[in-house]
Order: sequence, then structure tokens, then C-alpha cells
Amino acid sequence: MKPSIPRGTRDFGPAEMQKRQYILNIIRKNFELFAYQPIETPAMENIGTLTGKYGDEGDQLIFKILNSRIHESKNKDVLKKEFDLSLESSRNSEELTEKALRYDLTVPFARFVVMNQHNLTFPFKRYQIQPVWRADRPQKGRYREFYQCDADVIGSNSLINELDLIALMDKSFGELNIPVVLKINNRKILAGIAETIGAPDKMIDIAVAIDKVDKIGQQGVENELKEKGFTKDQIRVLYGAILVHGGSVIYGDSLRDKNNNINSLSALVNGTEFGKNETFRKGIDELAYLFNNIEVSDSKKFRVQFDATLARGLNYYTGTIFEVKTNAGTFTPSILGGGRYDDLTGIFGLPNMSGVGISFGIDRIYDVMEELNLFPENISKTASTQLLFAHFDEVTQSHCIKLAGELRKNNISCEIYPDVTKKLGKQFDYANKKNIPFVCTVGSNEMQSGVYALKNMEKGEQQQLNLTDLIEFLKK
RNA sequence: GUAGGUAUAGCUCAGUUGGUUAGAGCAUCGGUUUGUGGUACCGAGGGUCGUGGGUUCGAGUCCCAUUACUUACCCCA
Repeated sequence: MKPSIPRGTRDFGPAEMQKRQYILNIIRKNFELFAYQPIETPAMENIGTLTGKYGDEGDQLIFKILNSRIHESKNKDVLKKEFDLSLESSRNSEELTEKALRYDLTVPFARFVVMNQHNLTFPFKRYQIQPVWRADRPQKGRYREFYQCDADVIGSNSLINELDLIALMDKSFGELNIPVVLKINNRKILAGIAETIGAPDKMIDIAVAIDKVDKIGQQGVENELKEKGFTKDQIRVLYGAILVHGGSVIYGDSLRDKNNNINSLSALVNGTEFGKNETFRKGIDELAYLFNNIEVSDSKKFRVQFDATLARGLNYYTGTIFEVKTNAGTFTPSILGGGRYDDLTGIFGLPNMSGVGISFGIDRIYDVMEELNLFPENISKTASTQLLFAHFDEVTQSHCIKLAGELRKNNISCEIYPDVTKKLGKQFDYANKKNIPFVCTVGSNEMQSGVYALKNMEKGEQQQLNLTDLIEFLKK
């Protein structure tokens, strides 16, 4: 049988893992620095926990798990009926699939919070680093299994939490050395717009259409809106707010334009029909607060923009929404997403629990860093084995076991060439290929004298050292 | 769901208008070299050309189907 793995999934070899861990370590360190606490949840959830939270498109991308032992069911007639219905339309049948793989970390977190509400101190700040699964069609930067690194705080309405998360993003992307743009919007603004033009349930349609203005132009957006059933009048009013200001959907650009951001916000309130809508004004107020209070360490590396077209497909967002993209290179997918959800726990029976969080997508961060060549050069050498013991027979090999033990006591990473061979060349070649910088050759002479030959593989130099000196030398 | 592209050795790929026994580089193993690697030279193993059918005297090459992979749209990390 030819070995293979499901499409959209990947294996990671040692070289890739070293880079992935480099990214993970920076993010995890910052999560802890900002006082978020770790949790983990199961890979699978009961399917009812997940459905209905991600929007129609999202729900269809949930990986469902076929119930086991359906052949033992006593209700096969029901199963057959359910199966036939499932062939006709997209639906959930708990007779067939009562479990599913998690689609993100936020919804399982909300479920966790409700189940553990009496053991948690609120506001609760948690971080979670685990894989998620989506039944998407894989392509560049899009995987069916990938890691999310989430930081959320739940049980607090304060916009201080948003500022905290912005500082966390700034620091993390700064340390990863990725130049990024943080786009911010507020679902209340989108909701206010939808209410004003008399289509309160079509907020997502509006945002999705407007978001494409860069790609398909104003006319294209208009056509798409018409297709979605908007009238000419509605579209005209919409354009009044969204496109009139400089012809762009982006109002401010970076913190250096802080005033520009704020001015354009107030112009929206005072100069358009939308200003009369309370939800809209609330959204603008919240955004203005954030722009007035954002502090970032380096506004050249970390730019912040208000983007009125930023929508995000997930249903549960209600306030601030975040998205981060890199602005360098050709591969520029979103590498972080997040936002505020006012009532995600309500459906599980715990209302009035506002939360806000972000999710780093390390698989795409990896792809971006690879393209921009942002990994440190020495990354492959930093964590690898320091020394290989080469030998000639069973006697000298077993002597190496003792020596390796001594080195490991001193935290020196080393290994013994596992096969017995007289061919030193083979053993040196092995060290070479594994990037092991030192080889210690142990023959019968060395065993008797206690003085070993230590070779520096890079320089080709060799020196004679006893065990104590050997350890001292390698410790440096 | 829609539209493209690709499939030949472990890997990356050549393979001409259809024509003898399908090639190269890298990798692997052996040798030159039985206590010193990277280089060099010599040699070896490794292929039902994704699968099934068709056209033809003859198919890796042309046609049809099918599967897998891949890219873009949609949506998303």
C-alpha cells in the first residue's frame, strides 16, 4: 500500500518543527506575559455545541464524525431515512453524527466557561494553543488541519481588554519581525448601517460585497448588492457613507494618522444619515476610544487602520473586530482574526458574559515568514545535538554510554552512534548530515588513557581532552 | 459547488512530428580508503510511465473516462 495522508493535512519534519516552535514559543511567552492562563479542550465536541455559530458557510465546513457501530443500531429504518435526507440537503442528523471536530477554539472556550463557571474567577483570561479542522478545499495557505493560538478574556465589557490585546499583537508581531497591518472595525457600525438602510438582517451581505471594492470596483459591488436584493435607493444611501470619503473604504492609515482616523470617524457621524442611528454611533464611539488610547511600540512595523468593510464571517461577533495581514511580499492572507462577542455563552445558559479575543494562525505566519525569509539564520543549529560519540567495537561503544551519561548530567545534548562499525568515515558522515558540531572518538587507547579526541566538525580541528575538560569545553 | 493545471525511479524533472531495451541530477548502497567527514573518481540497485478503456502495425507521447494532487474563485487562520 502506498503511504499517504488526507489532503489538507501535513507532516512536519525536525527542520519545520524547529521553526514552528520558534513562532509558538514567542506567542506563548507573550500570552503568559499578558497574564492569560492555559487551557485545553477535546478535539471533538458534541455537534450541537458547534452548529449555528459560524454562519451558513462556516457550518458546512465543520468536520462531522460518523457515529460508531451504526451497524448495531436497532433503528435502522430511522438511520436510512436520515441518510436519505442527508443526501438531499445540508443538515445535521444526530442519529448519524453526534460529534464533530472543533472548527475554532472560541466556541469550545465558551462551552468550557459555562461548564466551569463556578470554578473560574471572572474576568477570566485564557490562552489555548491547539489544532482545529475545517472541511475546506485546500490551497495555498489554506489547510484542513491547522493550529490556532487564542487569547480571550471573558466576563468584562471594558475596552481596556481590546487595548490589552492590541498591545499583545504589537509585541508578538514585533518579536517575530513581521511587518503587519491591524485592521479594526466594529460590528455595531455595520449593524447600524444595515438598520439605517432598512435591511437589518443583511449586515453580512453588505460587508462581504463592499469588501470586494478593491477587486471588482464600485460597479461590481453594486451588481452584487442588486443580486442580493438591495434596491437602488438602499445602495445609494450606502455609498454615501462608505465610498464618499476619499473614494476609499479605509479611512485612516496607521497611528501616525491618529487624528485623521478620529476625524473621519466623527465626519461619518455628523455628515451622514447613519449618525442618527444609535447602534452606529455606539460603534463609532467605541472605535474612537480605541484610536485615542492605542499605544504601539513601533508604528512602522505595526500599522492600525479602521476598515469599514472588515466584516468577518463568524456570526458570534457583536462589537470590535480585528484582522491582521502582512503588507510585505506576495503572500498576504490574514494571519490573525478576532473580535468581541457579547453573548456567546448565552446559548449554553449563561447570559451577560461579554468576551473578546484574538487568534494567531501560526501555519500562515510560518508561510509568511518563510516567504519573507524572517527566520533567524542560526535557527537550525540552536537546539540540535552538540556531540556524537564515535567508536570501534562493543567495548568502546559501551564505554561511550558512561561518557554520554556524564555529559547529559551537565545538560550537554549528545548521542552515541548506534551501530557497531569500524568505519569512522561513516560515523563522521552521520554527524555531518545531522549538523552535529562535535565528534568525540573513543578507541581502546582513549579508553585506557582517559584522554579523548574531540573534533570540531566545522573547522576540522581536533584536540585531546580528559572528561572534565571535555565537559567544561562544551558547556561554553 | 465553479474553473484551470499536473501525474514518468525514494526526491526534482527530461523524454522531439507516435518508432528499438524509457533517461539525467540528487539521494541510497558498495569500492578507491580496515582510526578521521564534506571533495573527486569507479560501480550497483531502483520504473506494471496514476488507473481503466480507445485509436494505431506500433502509445510515456494522441483521444475518452476515472482517481489523486495542485492553483484560483467563494469563504477563511
